[in-house]
Formats: sequence, C-alpha cells, structure tokens
Amino acid sequence: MIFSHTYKSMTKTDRPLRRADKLRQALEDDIATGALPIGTRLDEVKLAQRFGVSRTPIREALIELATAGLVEQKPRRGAFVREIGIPRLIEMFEVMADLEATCGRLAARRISLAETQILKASHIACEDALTSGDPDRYYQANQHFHETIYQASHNGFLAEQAIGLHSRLAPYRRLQLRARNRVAVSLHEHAEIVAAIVSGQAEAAADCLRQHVLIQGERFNDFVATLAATSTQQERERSSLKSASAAE
Amino acid sequence: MIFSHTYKSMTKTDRPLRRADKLRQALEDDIATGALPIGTRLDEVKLAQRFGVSRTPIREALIELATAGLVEQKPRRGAFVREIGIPRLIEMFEVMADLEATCGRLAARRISLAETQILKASHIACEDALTSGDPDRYYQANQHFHETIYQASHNGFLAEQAIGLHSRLAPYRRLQLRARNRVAVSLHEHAEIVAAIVSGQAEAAADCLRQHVLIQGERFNDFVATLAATSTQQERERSSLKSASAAE
DNA sequence: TCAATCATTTTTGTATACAAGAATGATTTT
DNA sequence: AAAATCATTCTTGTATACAAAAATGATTGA
Repeated sequence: MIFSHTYKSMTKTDRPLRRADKLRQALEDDIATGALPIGTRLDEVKLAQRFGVSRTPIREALIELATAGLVEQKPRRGAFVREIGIPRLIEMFEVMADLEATCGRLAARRISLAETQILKASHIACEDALTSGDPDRYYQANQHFHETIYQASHNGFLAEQAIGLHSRLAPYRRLQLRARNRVAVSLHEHAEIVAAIVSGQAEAAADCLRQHVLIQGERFNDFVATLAATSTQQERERSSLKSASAAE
Repeated sequence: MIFSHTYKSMTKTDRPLRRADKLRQALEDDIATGALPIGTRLDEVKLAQRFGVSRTPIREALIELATAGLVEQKPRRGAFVREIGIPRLIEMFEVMADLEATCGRLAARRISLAETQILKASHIACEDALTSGDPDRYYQANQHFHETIYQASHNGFLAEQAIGLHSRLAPYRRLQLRARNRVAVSLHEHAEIVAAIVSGQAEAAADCLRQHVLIQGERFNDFVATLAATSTQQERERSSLKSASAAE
C-alpha cells in the first residue's frame, strides 16, 4: 500500500510516541472491519481495560475518531460507532465520485511516465487477482489501482481526501455484492480509465471515474432497497458484511 | 450565517456541554483571525491559565484541531498552529474549486424555488455590501452567497466538506488583496453563477464556480510570487493578514 | 397493575498527580 | 575558549481522583 489510511499519518513525520495514536488506529481498524459494529457504544473503561491503559489515551483516541467522523460523541452519553444513514451514504458516494473524477482529470494532465507504468501494472494486477478468484486479493489490487490514480493527480491534499473518504466508505463497499458480473464490468471500466489517463484525455478520465464510482453507489442503493422492509434487516447486513466479497 | 463552521456541529444536535468544544471554537477563531499566528506554539499550561481551566480540556481541544488539520502536534514537543506551505495551499485551492464546482452542478439540478429566491437575495446583498464599502460586510455577504449554493446542492456531506475547507482557507483568502477591481469582477462572476444555476445549466454553473475559485488561487499565487525572495517575508504576510480587506 | 418519583449506581467530564522525554544551562574537558 | 557532557528544569503524556450528569432500579402512590 502506497499510502497509509489516515489523514494525519501522511502529513506528519511518523514517530508515533503517543499511545492514543495507536489506539485510534486499532479502533479505526475494528470499525472498518466490523469488529465494532455500527451503533456500538464505546465504553471508555472497558476499552481502557481491554488495551491495558487508563481512560485518558482512550478518550483522546475517541476524540480523534469523532473529529474524523467515524464515531459520534453524544455529550455526557458516550461515543458510538457512527451510524451512517442511507441518505448520507449516498451523499458520501456522490462526493467520492467527484473526488475520484478530479483525481482522474488531474492525473490525465500530470501523470509521469513512471506512474503510467505503475498504473498499467496495477490494472494488470487487478486482472490477475480476478482470475485468481481471491476476493481479498482483488480488493487489495483494486485499492492500489485507485490509489495510483490519486497519487498521479500530483495533488497531495486531494489524494488525502480521496483516501480518507475511501477508507470511510470501505465497510459499506464490502456490502456491495455479490452481483456476479460486476467485477468483470468493473475491470472493463478500469481499462477505459487507464486509456483515458495515459492518452491525456482529462474530461474523459474524469467522466469514466465518476461513473465507475457512482455505479457502485447505485448498486449499493439497489442492495439496500432489496433489504428494505425486512424485519431482520440489521442481521442480514451484518452477515453480508463478513461474507461478501469485494466487488468494485 | 446558515451553517456553523465546524464539521461536527452540523451533524450533531447542538448541546455543547463540553468545555473542550468551546475551547476548540475559541482557538479556531484565534487561528482564523490571526490572533494566534502561524507557527505559534500552543502551550498547554498557558492556554489553561488563559481560559481558566485545567490542561485536560485544552488537550482535548488541541487534539480536535490537530485532527481537523489546523494545528500540528509534534510528539513530546507540543502543538503548533499549522504552517501550510504554499504548494499545499495551492493544492487546497484546487480541491476547493472542485468542491464548489460540484456544489454548483448539483445546485443547478436540485435547487428549490425558495432557495432560488435566497440565492438571488444573497447576490444582491453582495452588491449592496460592495457599494457600502465595508469590507467585512462584503466578506460576510460573499460567504453567505457561497453557503447558499452549498446548501442548494442538497448534499449535506458535500456542504460540510465545502464549509470546512472554506474556513480552513479563510485566513489565506484574506491575504488575497487588494487587487482593487477584483471585487467588481467577482460580482460579475457571481451573476453568471446565479444565472447558470437558476436556469439549470449544471455544467456551466460548475465551470463558472471552478474558475471563480481557481482565480482566487491564482491571485493568491501571484501575491506570494511578488513576495518571494524578500527577506522579511513572514513579517509582511503577518501585517497583510491584519490589514488586507476581503476580496473574493 | 401501572406510573411516577426518588435514591443509587454508573459513566462521562474535569482536575490533579505523577512519569518520562526534551530543552536549558552549567560544568568539565580538551 | 570552545565543545561536549551531565544535571536541572520544563513540558508533554498518562494515570488517578473527584464532580456532575444520566441511567438504573426500587419504592410509593394512584
């Protein structure tokens, strides 16, 4: 992975001599993986016991997570893994699509020769991952592909934003089926994106990427739509979260 | 002002029973206004004395500011008002331009009749503010104009991102001259933007807004360019920060 | 039996105490 | 006299103690 997945760690010189930072990362991972399901109350003393520290660094980590938007702090009532409603998720996908589009537009204009090679290689890696049949491997390869584009935009701030939002959407993207031929279509879109970028067609690259991401959002939308009005809705979301492969 | 200027306060029910939150806001304001100049070390005990609290809420506020990107925490060495380098500022303006463009594109498609009225009114308010000759008033009116567009995008998450970045760029936008006819040109651009949005021309609105913001960035760029290779560079930035009127 | 009120307990928010790394300054050595 | 090393002081990072608000549960009243 080229970038780490937090805003700060990209901009700061990495010497994490603060326990709170490690704790934040640990909690972040637990939230992303679903180990701490959405809506979970994050009890300070229990977390402190679990990690073998006092409440102080736990609180500091929770504040960081709250500021980053991953948890919600209700005054005097504690911190909860943030419940992101469907409407808000759609909004976030919309912004993600736009960030990706911008990355693509800039990348088409600014990508270096070396980065072009990396981009092509990461595309091929996606194809290989698909034929290997390993969902996790495809997920990784796909992420690398997108991060390559972020980097090729030569706008570090933009890349940070894109990575940050991407990681926030990660748990929800995993819900995202299943739809068996999606991966193949996705790969075809990747090919178009690569072609647009390497040939310097900025707007084409932007449009391809926007559609590529928006379709995910729409698919996600379809997915939750089929779930609506189901009594055990939450249960099904949970189990899907664990078993579903990464289709992007 | 429609929105408050923090990410969190838009999404949370506002009952700020945490001192740390008030402190964060106070420090945020001090940073934005330049009362705490860039690079200043934020001594925890001194801040605690100044605000009449213990170090604990101060620390929590500083962590929030660090996560939001306004201050930089060097481990074991304290927090500093973040020095944002020129290259990074340009990157941030580039992203800002894109966020605004997206707001405009969506607003053109989704704006309600009532919001159309508000948008027109806020445009007129900008004109009035200009003729009044009061820079602060124009600054406010201009901000309201842009926030109206954010809101009209009907994407709350996008609006939050736009507001957040806007406020982070605020202190640097103030540096931004001076160039005497800029305001008049800016108003003309506003008119074009309004026209594009109310007539539903999504791409036109996006392009206008992108240019509108990018030009600020370029102006900013010009400004710092004239400053380059000057021995008392920092000094001049400081004084300009205080005296310069708001031209956007 | 159900609801409302009050006491108890739990948990967050803040203050203080302590530990450890960094900055500062003096002393010593070359 | 200059530089390096060591002791002191200062500041951050963490733990603990305390205050106050909210959750919980029991008791009382209708």
